[in-house]
Amino acid sequence: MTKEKLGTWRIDRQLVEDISRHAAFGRRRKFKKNTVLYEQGEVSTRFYFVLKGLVQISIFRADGSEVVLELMGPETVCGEGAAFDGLPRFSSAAAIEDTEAIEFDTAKMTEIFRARPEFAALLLRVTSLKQRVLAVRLKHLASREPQDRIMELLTRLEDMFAIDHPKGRLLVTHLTHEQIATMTGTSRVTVTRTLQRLREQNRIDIIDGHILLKRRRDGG
Amino acid sequence: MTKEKLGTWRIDRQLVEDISRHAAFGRRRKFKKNTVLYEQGEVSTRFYFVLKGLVQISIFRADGSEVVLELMGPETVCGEGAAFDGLPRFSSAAAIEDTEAIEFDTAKMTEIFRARPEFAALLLRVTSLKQRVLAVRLKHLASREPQDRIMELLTRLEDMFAIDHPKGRLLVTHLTHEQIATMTGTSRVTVTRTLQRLREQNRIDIIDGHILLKRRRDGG
DNA sequence: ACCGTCTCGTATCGGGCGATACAGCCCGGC
DNA sequence: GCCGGGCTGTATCGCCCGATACGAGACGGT
Repeated sequence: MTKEKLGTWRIDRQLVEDISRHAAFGRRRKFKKNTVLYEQGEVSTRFYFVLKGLVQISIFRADGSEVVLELMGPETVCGEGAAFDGLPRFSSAAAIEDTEAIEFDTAKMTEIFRARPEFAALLLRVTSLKQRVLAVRLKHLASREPQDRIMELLTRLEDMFAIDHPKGRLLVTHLTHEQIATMTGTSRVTVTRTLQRLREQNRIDIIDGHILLKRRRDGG
Repeated sequence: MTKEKLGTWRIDRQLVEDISRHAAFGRRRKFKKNTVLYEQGEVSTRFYFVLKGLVQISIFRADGSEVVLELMGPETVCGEGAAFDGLPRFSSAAAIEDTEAIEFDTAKMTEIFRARPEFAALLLRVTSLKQRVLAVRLKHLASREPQDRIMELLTRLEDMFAIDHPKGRLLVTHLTHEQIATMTGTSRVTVTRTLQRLREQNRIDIIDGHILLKRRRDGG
């Protein structure tokens, strides 16, 4: 099984092609591992279309603790939220692998939209998809049950990164219990406990360190 | 003190004017109290700019429980998330007061954007603001502490709806403990307990049923 | 005045999560 | 082989939240 690191986000192929077609409106940039694309609190009109590498999006809470929102792999857009509303960044983005991205600037967007109105519609689709994922995450984080919180992450990863397997769907992405904990707002120990419980309930299985979501009998 | 019901969302005056200026691209509609604007799961390309009344946005979980996302009062936009990405609605919207709104349809948006590119930039600002609020809520819901969850709601309401008061900022919006509970993913009893605790900590006060956020000494 | 409804305050109890600690395991380095 | 670090599996304990129940107070209808 590959040790390649993967993100927690993917958009459909058509959308990727459509965005790539407008790459000329931005400029290509490289970010070395452990450098910052943007930082929570700063004001900026730039956003990014990741081509290679891996970018961790996180929010730091007042007490300094970190909530990891996403790991953005190739062919994903990030930073557009704060770039368009003009307010300080609500999240930070750091390259956790050597990364290449196209950097867009919203400053001249109205002009671009006049020439290429379909680019505006495209960006609206991207922000709407993000809004959707945030809303769905919120739905599950509203629950205090660790099982809800963790299963939401797993099913989302299933939608984006799972491959078929005789017994269900195998998550290609590998996350440590620690990472799952910071993404679901629980403790590392609880993640371990909850995954154990899910195994006992026969809902998941662990194969070579990867999580297998078992086929449910109730359709789907 | 007025008993008028208010929402949990507001956008700045300039943005409201800019949207109003494009009202001709939509059509005016009325919704009686307790009717539905749209429902979770349906596919639709319509979104709304509320003029009068109050619309409750909620997500229903698999077990039937309801998470209230927002109460959208006049001069707010709702439904644009699912209207632009074309996927089934992730939330439901119901008028909880007699409501008037302008209904837009995304189907012909690319054409409109060609003629009025600034309208596209406007909508991107609106969706980005929503993304921001969702992300901030997520940051706080990631915590399991009821106090974090509830204070996030209160400070957000402060930003949008508070009036100055000698001792701090008074929230004009009145929410029952039950409503706060469904918006923060806690129980009604815990909301009561937590608000009590916040009073003991001298961070809030209750004046005629309205919450007063006391001025903090640590600046700000 | 009487009642029903809604809301808020508060009590009891059980359960499960977080904090903490420690052991076993894998793997890479030398 | 030996060591060390990162990850996972468990154990113990304290605490606090959710479920549940009940009472007090406000308000409106008749």
